[in-house]
Amino acid sequence: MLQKLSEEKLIEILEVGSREFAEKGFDKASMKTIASNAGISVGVLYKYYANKDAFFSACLEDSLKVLSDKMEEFLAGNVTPRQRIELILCAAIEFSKKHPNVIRMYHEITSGSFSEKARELATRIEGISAKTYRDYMTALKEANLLKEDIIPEAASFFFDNCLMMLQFSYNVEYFDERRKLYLGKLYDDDKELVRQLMMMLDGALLRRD
Amino acid sequence: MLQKLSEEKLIEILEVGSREFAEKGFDKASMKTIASNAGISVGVLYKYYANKDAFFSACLEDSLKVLSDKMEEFLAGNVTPRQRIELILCAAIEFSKKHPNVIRMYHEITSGSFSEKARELATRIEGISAKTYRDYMTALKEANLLKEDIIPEAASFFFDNCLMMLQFSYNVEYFDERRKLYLGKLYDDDKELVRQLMMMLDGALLRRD
Amino acid sequence: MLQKLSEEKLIEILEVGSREFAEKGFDKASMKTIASNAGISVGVLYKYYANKDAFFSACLEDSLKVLSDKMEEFLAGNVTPRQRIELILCAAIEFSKKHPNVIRMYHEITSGSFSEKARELATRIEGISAKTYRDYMTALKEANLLKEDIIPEAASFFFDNCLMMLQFSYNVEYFDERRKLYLGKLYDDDKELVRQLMMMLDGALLRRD
Amino acid sequence: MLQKLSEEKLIEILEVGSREFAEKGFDKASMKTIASNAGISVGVLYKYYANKDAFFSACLEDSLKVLSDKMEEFLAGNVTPRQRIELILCAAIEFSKKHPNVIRMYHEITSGSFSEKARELATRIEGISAKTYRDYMTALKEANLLKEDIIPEAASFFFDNCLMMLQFSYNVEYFDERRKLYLGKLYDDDKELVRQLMMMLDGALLRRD
DNA sequence: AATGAATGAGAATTCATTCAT
DNA sequence: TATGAATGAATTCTCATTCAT
Repeated sequence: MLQKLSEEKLIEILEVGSREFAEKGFDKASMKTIASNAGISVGVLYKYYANKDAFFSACLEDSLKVLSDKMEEFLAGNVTPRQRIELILCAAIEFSKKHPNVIRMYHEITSGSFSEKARELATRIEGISAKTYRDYMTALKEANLLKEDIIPEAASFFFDNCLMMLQFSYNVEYFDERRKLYLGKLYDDDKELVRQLMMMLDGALLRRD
Repeated sequence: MLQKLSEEKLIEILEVGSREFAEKGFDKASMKTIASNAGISVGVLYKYYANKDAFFSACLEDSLKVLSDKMEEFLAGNVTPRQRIELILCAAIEFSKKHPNVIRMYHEITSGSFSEKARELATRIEGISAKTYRDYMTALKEANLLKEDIIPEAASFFFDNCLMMLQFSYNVEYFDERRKLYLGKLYDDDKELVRQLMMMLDGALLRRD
Repeated sequence: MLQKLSEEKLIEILEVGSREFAEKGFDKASMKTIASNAGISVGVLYKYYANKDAFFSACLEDSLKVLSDKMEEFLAGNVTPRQRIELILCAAIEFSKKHPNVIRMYHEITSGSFSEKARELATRIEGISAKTYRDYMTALKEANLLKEDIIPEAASFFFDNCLMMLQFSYNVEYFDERRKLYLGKLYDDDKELVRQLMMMLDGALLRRD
Repeated sequence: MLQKLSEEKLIEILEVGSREFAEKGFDKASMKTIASNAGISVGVLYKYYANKDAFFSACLEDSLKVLSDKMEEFLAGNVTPRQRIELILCAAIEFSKKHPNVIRMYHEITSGSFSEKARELATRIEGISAKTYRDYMTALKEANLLKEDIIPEAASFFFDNCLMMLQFSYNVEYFDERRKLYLGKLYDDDKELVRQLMMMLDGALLRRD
């Protein structure tokens, strides 16, 4: 494996790439611009990554790693389910604001037709979070905390959908406009939005006390 | 003016275009391929539509029209809120299966930076459904059927997010794989999925009787 | 020969064509625009003229005819050579202002690579004026009015060059700007310009009294 | 920055471009053909020049530079006005034969509607020669060598017109044929033509001794 | 090993010309 | 016969990828 480029440089390249892909989308992103913004030559880019697809996959992997790292945190610690939902909602919004490009990269792969590599990566990460949520919901079920009749699979699907839309709503331009449209004055009031979502998710998922 | 292309041909062209855009995204879609798949020459495409952007907008408008026509049906008739949620969920799934490209076209505009025209179109439709849902939720609120403390804006945002993810889940390749991943055996059981979602949405939105 | 189109219509078509070619040049002129401006369909245009080249030739012929008709007038009447030069100069300027497109059409063929037909036409007309001028100069020579040592061929070449540049200067955008650049305040004073040119041509061509 | 294309190659590209533009005119000239004739790929052409307009401007600039360089020579040295006219006539013919495309390029911009850049370039050069000639004529005037009553502006306009037509006559296909038509046997006798033009310009411009 | 100039396939778009109605 | 919609070759320009230096 080549190792002339320092670890930091490699990270920078991926960051620059992620930013470009997140901002312009795969097709409109330019390899030349990426190289130039990262302070390297296109030649180097192609030394490390076989082609644009492969480079995109690398950027995606980088982004998804940040996302899945966060995931583990989500379910750590010993708190009540109600508290957990609130924590996750807050964390999702916070993460959105801190790593806009990660969410945008994620959104980017949901459209377009990507390479096998990108598909696999995304599926792998998706698999992790799916399992994490399902395990959590299963645990809730076993603790008799999940609503009667709700099966863990449906609950985790539902919950992740809500989170995902929330994150798109904070990062992807189109969804952000949509958020403004729906929420009106609530658009700027994250606290109240979380409170509202909390109540709804609580009512949706948890057994009435 | 002579209209050589029959009404059906014009519709076919929009359908072929929508399919191409839905499958490959705006950038990867090729005007030449679209023309060839529609059995016409590129010249005709450019006779009817000034450029790729304008053609995309036309395809989008066509798709969104189908979508907004459906929207009105959603809220027609006099049924209980619980029945209404179920009706909408079923209709959303049914629509998804019948008009996959419509949903994909909608998804397509959430990524990328589109022309003013496309943006306007989408915003217009979004505005209609936002208002429709908010009005409905406001009506529920006034009838004291909405959950205590939930405000109509948040409720409609939440509800529409759930519907949108549901529709993406049935049409956009990536979300479809994700659905399989989460739901497992429930993937093929629409009936049960609706029942589960129903229960969750009911718990999320409606006042306990 | 087809004869559905009235004589006037045919003339109108050629005029519209000449205007279009004169304004935009051969390549940028559009057959569709010409047809539409003439109030006919492209089909008719192609019924009467095999292709764009042939239609251009027809327009050119039409223009050149106007030019050569004028030519004959130039040399009619019985006046002194000095008066004749002045008459021609004035006529050239007057003609320029009245038939800008004729001059522009003429200029148009001097550039570009035109069809055999167009070439022939132009050469034929050119031949007529060349002969006319040479004959006139020969007559002057024989009357011992032409400057000593000047041969009629050179004199007519010189004289026609001057006239041509004068006409371009009044019609072709580029040469018009150039005229302004050179002449400054004389740009708007045709009378004085003629007087000046007169003196120079007189000195150039005619024997000192 | 690495300059892969050698200085000679760059010059060759401009020459090939000038030839193509000179022969076919701006519209009919093809960037692909130019690239291929210059032995490079289209990509290179677009690497060095933003678009066809810009490339045309570069070719034009190159040509005009040669032209304006020559201009300075025209008026250098201390000779009598009569000798100067003769020198300039000879130089103009010589230049025409040596740099046919330069004159053709110049002629090309007199037709068509060119980019701002091309227009500026041409106007700049035109301005230089206009000033040069006017200054010279003004000097003649002050030295009481210019014909009585002739103003320098008209004289320089007249003189430059004659030179321009002379140069077109040697280079632009159409004008060349015309020259043959007018001059007949004098077509091949540059020496005699110069002598004839000399006499006429002398008579037109200079005070009788 | 790094560079970035060069390549050239491919995309959007135009428009002279044809031909079904 | 007239129409103008349809055709499709040709043009400009882009950009991922290659490879000589």
